[in-house]
Amino acid sequence: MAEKLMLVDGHSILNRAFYGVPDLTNAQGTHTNAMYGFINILSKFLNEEKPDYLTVAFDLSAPTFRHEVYKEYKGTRSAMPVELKEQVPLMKELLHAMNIKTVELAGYEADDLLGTIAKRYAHQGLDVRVISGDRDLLQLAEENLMIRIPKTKKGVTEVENYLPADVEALYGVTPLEFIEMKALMGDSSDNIPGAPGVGPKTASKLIQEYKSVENILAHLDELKPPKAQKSISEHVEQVKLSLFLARINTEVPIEYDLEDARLGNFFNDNSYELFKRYNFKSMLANFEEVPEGQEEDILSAMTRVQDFSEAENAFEKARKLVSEGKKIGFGILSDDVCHGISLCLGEENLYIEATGFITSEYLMGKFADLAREAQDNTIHVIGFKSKLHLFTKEQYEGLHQEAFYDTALAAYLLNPSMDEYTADSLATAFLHKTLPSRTELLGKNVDLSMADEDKCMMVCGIESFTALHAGLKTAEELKLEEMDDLFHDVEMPLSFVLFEMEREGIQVQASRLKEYSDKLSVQIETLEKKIYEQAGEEFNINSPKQLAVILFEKMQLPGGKKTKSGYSTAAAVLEKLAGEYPIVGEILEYRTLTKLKSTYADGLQNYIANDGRIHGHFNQTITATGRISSTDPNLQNIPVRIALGREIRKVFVPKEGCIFLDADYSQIELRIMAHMSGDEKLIEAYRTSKDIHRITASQVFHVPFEEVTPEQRRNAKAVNFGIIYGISSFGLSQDLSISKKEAAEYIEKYFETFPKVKSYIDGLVEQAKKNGYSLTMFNRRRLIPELKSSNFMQRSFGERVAMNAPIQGTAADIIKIAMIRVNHMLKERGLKSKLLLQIHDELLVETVESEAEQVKAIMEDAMMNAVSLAVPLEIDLKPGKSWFEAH
DNA sequence: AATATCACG
DNA sequence: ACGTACGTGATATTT
Repeated sequence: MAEKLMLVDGHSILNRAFYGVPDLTNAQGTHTNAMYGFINILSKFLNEEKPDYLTVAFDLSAPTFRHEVYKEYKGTRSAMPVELKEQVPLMKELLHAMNIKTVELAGYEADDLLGTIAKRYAHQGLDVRVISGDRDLLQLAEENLMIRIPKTKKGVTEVENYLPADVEALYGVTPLEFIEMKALMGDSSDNIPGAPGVGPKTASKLIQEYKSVENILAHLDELKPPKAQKSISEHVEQVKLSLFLARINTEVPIEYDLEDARLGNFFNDNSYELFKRYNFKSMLANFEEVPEGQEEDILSAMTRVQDFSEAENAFEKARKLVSEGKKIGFGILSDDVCHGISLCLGEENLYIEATGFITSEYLMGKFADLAREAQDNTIHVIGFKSKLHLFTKEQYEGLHQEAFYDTALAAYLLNPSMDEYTADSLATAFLHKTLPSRTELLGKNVDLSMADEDKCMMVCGIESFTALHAGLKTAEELKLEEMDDLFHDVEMPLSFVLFEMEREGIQVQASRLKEYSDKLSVQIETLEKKIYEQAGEEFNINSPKQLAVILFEKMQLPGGKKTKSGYSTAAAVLEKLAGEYPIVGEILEYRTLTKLKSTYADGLQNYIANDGRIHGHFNQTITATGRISSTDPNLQNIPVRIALGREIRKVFVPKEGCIFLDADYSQIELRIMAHMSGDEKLIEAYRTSKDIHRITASQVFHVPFEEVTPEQRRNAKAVNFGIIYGISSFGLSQDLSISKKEAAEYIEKYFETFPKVKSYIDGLVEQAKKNGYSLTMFNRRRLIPELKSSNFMQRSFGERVAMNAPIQGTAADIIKIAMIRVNHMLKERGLKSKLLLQIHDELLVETVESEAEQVKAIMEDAMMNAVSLAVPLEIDLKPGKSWFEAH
């Protein structure tokens, strides 16, 4: 079999990737989307083709000869966006790191280089593949020289393959004649003028008849469509030039040694470094081992402690440091128990292994002792909440919480948009150091008791090292940005509150959940039958693809194409059809029921622990706005809007002797906006009324409060939400099913009524553009790089984010403060009641019945007085014997 | 692993 | 003219 050479048109693929992949940036703010897309496309072709040789060709930024000539005609191509431009040299660097041959030559375009190399080796009998983003290269096609063009159609990549026969099938001309054809019809994307008014059809016909431009010019008198005859006759010189421009130079004097292009090792130390820097995680999976020397460096920087008395010494050394206010880094390797801890004590990084007399319990006990004697902010940790369960209850209660400084939480405040706050990513972001991740060293789902000792030591040591050093860095920055208070008074204390909520869990009645599930099963089965009957066949209703075929093809219902893979069957689409077609209504109902069953009725059962309670996780470093998120399971999206779904809440019950007290803020975000905008009329309105939407309608539409119609209230409500989300007339018109114009009128009316709201949100965008980030009332920041994007969509998104983040984020700040206050007040008064859940603007407390009055007062005080605003912070507080009753 | 859908604030 | 509301997470299906 012939050897295979794969050639890639670098700029063209990079360009495709740039426009096909949404904007991505790494921790340093470098745009990486085009490189990411390029690497993905490249690996796809490599896997498919398995070539022996590979070369990527680039244009040099210096003007090429063909362009020089062209410039006289029409000026240069439109400038490349800076976000793409900056990735070009980085892409080349990355290819070199991957040992991939690149070529470029002053005075020649990538096309010419590709053409020259492709022809040369095709003629020597190699199998050649040329990968490009556009069709300029079709003229090169030969039997053993295939042009492959990846196309992203609505997110799905399809590849068009061109051998000579394919070119002929498409254009009716041979690849070489395709050049002639292009000279006639031109190509605006490639800056080839051609003869105006001559399109592909005419050009193809003419070339089929006359074979070449030369021949056509020799027979100008007899050319058939008079229009073409006229145009070509009048543009002879331009057509000749076009022919010159269209022809790829296949005889470039380039020094190219095929052996240099032989596939080398893509995955080596250099490329590892870059993949890590750019956050190309899927690429890192290709590395079997962390680069050689690095492991040794890490290991040699550490000291292993296995001896009991040495362990005692280590803790004593650490104790001395932290009691004097010196900072240390702490790392821990654990699952249910502690397998080892590391102490980064300045120069020294000790790993104390849980072995022999050094038991898990001993380590945690010693650490708890250490933490008791430590001064504030001396023990740097990473993601500490997830490790607190390793302490006994007594150890935990005895901790001096202020001793800890969680580097992950600090980093989250400095930039809440990172994908993770693990030791290795913090090292990359704050120390510019490339370190292996836990997964790279130990793999997924590893049994720690069986794991390699050195690897364990490295994982743990990297954590203590990064906790300390990245921590010092973040502390400086927090101070500089005036985020100290938010960190020390909110995020740090909150992490302990969240831990306690997780530890407490919430009781769920498994048997009732099961009954609910069975009830749903019966209804689902009935619906299934009805649907199959109307469809005339059985199919998987859960498959949007199959469903679309049934509805829009077999049954011919009207429905527009919407998604990349075809018809959308989303609820918004189906609801419009439900009135007319009973099957659609039943499908919607089926969806509702199966959702309830799989996610909630059945899904939740898997999380009920032996104590009959669900202990979910509250994540503190996920959201870009400062909210917390809930996982395993998500307890922040338990159904409530629809009656049947709300039933689920009946299975969430307080333990024996307790009731639930549930309180939620009333329209907290709008009240925040009233406060922050300082709009007197809005503040006055919110001071006088509890019904925010009605009072808004009354003001905006100039009608007395009592005479506001339901429609007016609904419209006012939609506008209120729109303001919070970063208003746009389009968005509002969608929500209200009105025209964009009407929506714009509502918005205008609103801003006329509350002029300071307008200047406030304009100011938010302006500030964010100036600073590159938005701020909440408590100085929580969100970086908004999208504001600098050259892409309209991205930039508009950035603007909406700039309006929304300060409001949503301030609400998040406030309820966090309230949570800390509730927790603190409950403890201070020696009460047994416990905060269990937070649902963004709602708190649920499991309240000992005898404490109900005190807890109610605490919740009211903690929540309403968490912060003092220009408008009152109202809450709705209700008791209940289940979450259903209390909310 | 990506996509579509839908649950919540 | 561009094409959208802001923030999440879980499930089932498809690749």
